[in-house]
Amino acid sequence: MDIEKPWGEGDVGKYIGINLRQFRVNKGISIDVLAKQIGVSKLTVLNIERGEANPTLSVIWKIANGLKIPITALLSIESDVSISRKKDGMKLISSNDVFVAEPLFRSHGLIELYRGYLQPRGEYLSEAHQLGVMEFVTVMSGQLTVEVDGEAHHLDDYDSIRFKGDRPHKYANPSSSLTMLHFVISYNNL
Amino acid sequence: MDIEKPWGEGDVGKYIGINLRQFRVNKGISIDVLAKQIGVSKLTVLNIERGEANPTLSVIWKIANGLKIPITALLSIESDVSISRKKDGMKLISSNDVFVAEPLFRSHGLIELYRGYLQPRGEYLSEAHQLGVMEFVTVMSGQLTVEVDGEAHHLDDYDSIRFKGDRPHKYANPSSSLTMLHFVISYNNL
DNA sequence: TGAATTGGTATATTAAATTTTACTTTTTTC
DNA sequence: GAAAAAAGTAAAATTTAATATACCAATTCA
Repeated sequence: MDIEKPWGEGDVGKYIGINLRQFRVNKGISIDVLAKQIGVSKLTVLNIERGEANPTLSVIWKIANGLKIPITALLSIESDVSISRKKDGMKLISSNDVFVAEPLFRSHGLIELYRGYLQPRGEYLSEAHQLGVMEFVTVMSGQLTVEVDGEAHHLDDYDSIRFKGDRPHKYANPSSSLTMLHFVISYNNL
Repeated sequence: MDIEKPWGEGDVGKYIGINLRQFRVNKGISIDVLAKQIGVSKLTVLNIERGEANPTLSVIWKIANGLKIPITALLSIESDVSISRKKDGMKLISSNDVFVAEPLFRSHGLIELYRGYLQPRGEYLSEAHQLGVMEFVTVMSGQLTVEVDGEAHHLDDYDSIRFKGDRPHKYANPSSSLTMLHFVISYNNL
């Protein structure tokens, strides 16, 4: 009795299954126990774990809630270890771009990391990002002024700021030396 | 004709509704158009937006897919702007802890940011975190050696590393000066 | 003002998720 | 190797998500 999979390549159903099983086995409890614990039928859990199901939001919530994990933790995939090194002797000094951001990691479209360089006295205006984006900026060295919602915030080295990225915001380097930044863009937030 | 809400306080259904409407209105398209575009009935979209629905995973996927947003972006909430400053003249030097991590931001349990200090010649062994955790470490200043899965990786300043946090890993500062680190812990990944 | 669009309501129908029960097979454990 | 627990199968019953259609009120717009 094959089941129609309404979704395309992504196969969310398959992943939620893999993830759920991983979490459950990790906790060392059986399907039956989990099912009773969270108040759904054993068969439902079984089918979900096998990727042969199309669970309702309420069921998904019950599972996430019962396992005490964020609901979103059931819906993704990811890989292993990777390193991103600062390209030594980069075109930093050569570049006449005021602002440069080089991508470090991209994690399944949910989170992105960048390394940023802002020239002395440089300014950069960022358009509003997609709705639901949260931005985390950390000053690795130098100084930074962030202007968002009409307010300016000054940061020294090792300071961090967080703000909703779905509005225009401006970065400025008020100092006379290069500012090195660290960006985290998170797409999960609303 | 009131509808039973199977979930508790969390009210995921309400949030997915708010979020969906936000995305849709933001795109400037009507319910009917969206519905046809993604291949679900108008009434379904309407009910979801009003929080009076219990959509199936396939429908949730269709919506996220149709709007070209990560499926998880439909299921959360978040707030505004906040800054975390390095406490000047901290107990860094005074502290005889080899490793100190101070929390910067916590974003709805999905992502956490830390600032870390690792003393010269210091070593710190981190237990395996919860399953599905991805860790991003950036060297803001100094040097760092990360050992994960039996392999050691050496990082200089401004280098970054990413690895699955669900296994034990060791941080070491091979240099004779303080190492300043930046941690991102992401819980969405698997 | 009048037509068209949009959000929302009402109802009946269809498709399918979830439950229940019982039974089989595999794996674990003593 | 027998007992017990866990995973998986089968089928029928129940519940409910999703669709389809028509209709209403408010808003937009030409």
